[in-house]
Amino acid sequence: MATKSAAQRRAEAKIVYDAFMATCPTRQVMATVGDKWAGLLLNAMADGPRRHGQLRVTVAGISQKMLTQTLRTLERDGLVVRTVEASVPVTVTYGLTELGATLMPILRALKTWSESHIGEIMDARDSYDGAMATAS
Amino acid sequence: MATKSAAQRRAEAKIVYDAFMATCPTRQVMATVGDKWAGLLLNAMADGPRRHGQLRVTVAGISQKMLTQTLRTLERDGLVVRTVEASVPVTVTYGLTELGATLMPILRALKTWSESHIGEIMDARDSYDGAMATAS
DNA sequence: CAGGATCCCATTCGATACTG
DNA sequence: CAGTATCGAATGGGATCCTG
Repeated sequence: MATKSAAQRRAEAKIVYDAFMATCPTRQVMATVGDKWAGLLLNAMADGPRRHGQLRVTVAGISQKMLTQTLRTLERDGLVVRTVEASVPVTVTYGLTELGATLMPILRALKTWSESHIGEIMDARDSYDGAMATAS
Repeated sequence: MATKSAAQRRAEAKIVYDAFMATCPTRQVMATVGDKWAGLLLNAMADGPRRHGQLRVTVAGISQKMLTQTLRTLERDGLVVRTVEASVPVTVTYGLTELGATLMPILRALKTWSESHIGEIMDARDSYDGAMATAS
């Protein structure tokens, strides 16, 4: 019995957490929007639909895999639409949906906040790191 | 030479990405705020300072390690203050800084958006998943 | 009670190669 | 050009034990 309690504890904790996740809209959205690349991609599409290749260039550093994967997630959540034009070769564009567009003001607000407070954050980091070094 | 290009490519890509990260305030902030637990913790402290133990209970599912680790990150970024009261046993409280407080309206906006649009997202997911299943 | 240190598993992400 | 599949490295995060 004692040998099982560890695994069980873990399983139960996960259930509690999952239940919380399921009932917490904010965490759901954060999980998508706070993703490493999602924000960048949404921002890159803010001014209109973009093509796969364009996004790859615009969002410097993203791998092809993560580009596709992130776009799929955003599409699944209804924030982005994928449009296929039957040409040769086939052309695919990604753009914001109505829902995605309503999210942009918040992202922009976050961006604005970030730009106006990044200095304070950097200072805080420096003094924090400095205090650590001095504490010896 | 050819054998080195792979590693070099990677190194260069990372440099480009790091340079971008260093110059993109939004990503810096997102990296902190979009963290798995940071948002929950900030929210838990919104109504006033809380103690370590309290936070651990309030934010269901967080491990002791991640609690401490996340608090350290938030403290380093100057969003949270750690206050030690010299009592026996020692009492430690965490609260928002002025800077942290200015971020809350945005988090609240995100929370509000999430709560009012989570239904659409869920619907989008269902229809997306449904389309996948039907596509066979 | 607060939290540092360690071990270890699960997930993430990138590089590469291949299909339509 | 757009996208899929696979493998390996890196990271995140949890359980446990231990200290002030």
